Amino acid sequence: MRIHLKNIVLFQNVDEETIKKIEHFTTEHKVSKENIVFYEGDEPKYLFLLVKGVIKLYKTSSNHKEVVLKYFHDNELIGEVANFEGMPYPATAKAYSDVEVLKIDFEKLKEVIFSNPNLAFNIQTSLIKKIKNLENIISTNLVLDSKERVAKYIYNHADDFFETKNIEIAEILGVSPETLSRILKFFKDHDIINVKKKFIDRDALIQYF
Amino acid sequence: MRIHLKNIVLFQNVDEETIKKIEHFTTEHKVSKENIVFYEGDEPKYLFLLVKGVIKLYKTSSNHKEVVLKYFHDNELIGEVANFEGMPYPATAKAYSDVEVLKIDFEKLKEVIFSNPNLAFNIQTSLIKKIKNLENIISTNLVLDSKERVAKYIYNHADDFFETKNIEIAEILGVSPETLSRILKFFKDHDIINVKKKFIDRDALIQYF
DNA sequence: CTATCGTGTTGATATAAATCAGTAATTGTG
DNA sequence: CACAATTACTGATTTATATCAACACGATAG
Repeated sequence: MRIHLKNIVLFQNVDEETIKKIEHFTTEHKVSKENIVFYEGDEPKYLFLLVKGVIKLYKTSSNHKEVVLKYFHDNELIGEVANFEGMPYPATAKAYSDVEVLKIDFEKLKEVIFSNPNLAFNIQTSLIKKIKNLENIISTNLVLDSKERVAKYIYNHADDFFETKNIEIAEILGVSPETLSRILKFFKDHDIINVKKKFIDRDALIQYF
Repeated sequence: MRIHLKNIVLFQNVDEETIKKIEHFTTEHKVSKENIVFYEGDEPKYLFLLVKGVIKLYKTSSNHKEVVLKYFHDNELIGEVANFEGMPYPATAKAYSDVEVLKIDFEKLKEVIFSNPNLAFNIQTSLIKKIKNLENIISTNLVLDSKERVAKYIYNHADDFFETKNIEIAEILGVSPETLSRILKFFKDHDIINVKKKFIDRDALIQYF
């Protein structure tokens, strides 16, 4: 294997021997952009660990509307609920960029987890992080309206906001590109952002959410 | 203490000695209906375990609109993210009925967790359950429209649907009572539900979500 | 027994955001 | 460079749902 598990956050502080064991039932995969990692409804067998790239997790509703649940980034664990609960994946995962993932045989990993407190601790930390993330999605999407969500997004992504395409931001925020464009016009008109000067008035933005 | 921890799901398979230790920093509280368990923004110090009753967790948005994030029921753990992450509670918890809770000193519990694999496992299970729940909220609220949400609710609560007040259902589903009333009218008109006969055509309902 | 309160219903109106449609600007490519 | 493709902008329309308002019904209290 090209990737060493010991360099991965999830396996920090886990002893060499345990890591070697895990490496035996872990495989490395590259998935190129736009390809599917797993489908909604698939039976889980592997836990996925995203090493590099971005994976988009989404559901397709009855009326064929795609709703993005989450974008995964480096070092995130994907599919642990389905695996722990033995239920089919509740959503589809697609490579949003060229991606490197580790596929870990879940049944085998499970045995190792309970004999290794450090690994159990790391998994726990990862779960907590995920809960925090989900709670954040819920409060962002249910409590804030579009303008507030945009304000919050710009505030939190001031560093790469001007480098991200509006259609991507719109998708992440779950608003239409037209609506985003109108909201951005509002912030431009109020001198809160300035695209030419790459200026963001964060103090002013914070008022909007 | 009136309640014995060993009878609580979270402490199943945990040895007597550990339980005794935990009981030393656990206190029992009754909170009557409509009283606050903790406020959004409070610094967490205790982990709450809901023994009996229903707790409503909600956020108040800038425009004073109350958004219900979740109703907690028996045996659910409340506030573990805030505690693990050392961040203020992100929402307010209010007793939705008369309630019995255990307050567990988190810092002390933390020490015990890592020396006790069974407890760590139980906590992990509880976290997974919570993730599943949150993912369900997200897919229900972001993917489904009002009629679909109502259909899903009736389908999943066929046993107590006719005994629950519409204003409560409306709050749980995050729709206005008027909208719920109109949707129910639709299902009545289509002979999918019949209030008098307490009849629910679950097969027909499933088509709507 | 009537008055009041909580709940549910129904119609009219308001509102946020999506969708549709056309055009402009920017980026990529032969 | 010139043309195509993608992305962004803007106005008009539609849609889902909330809000407002009025009223009906049943249960409980005085």
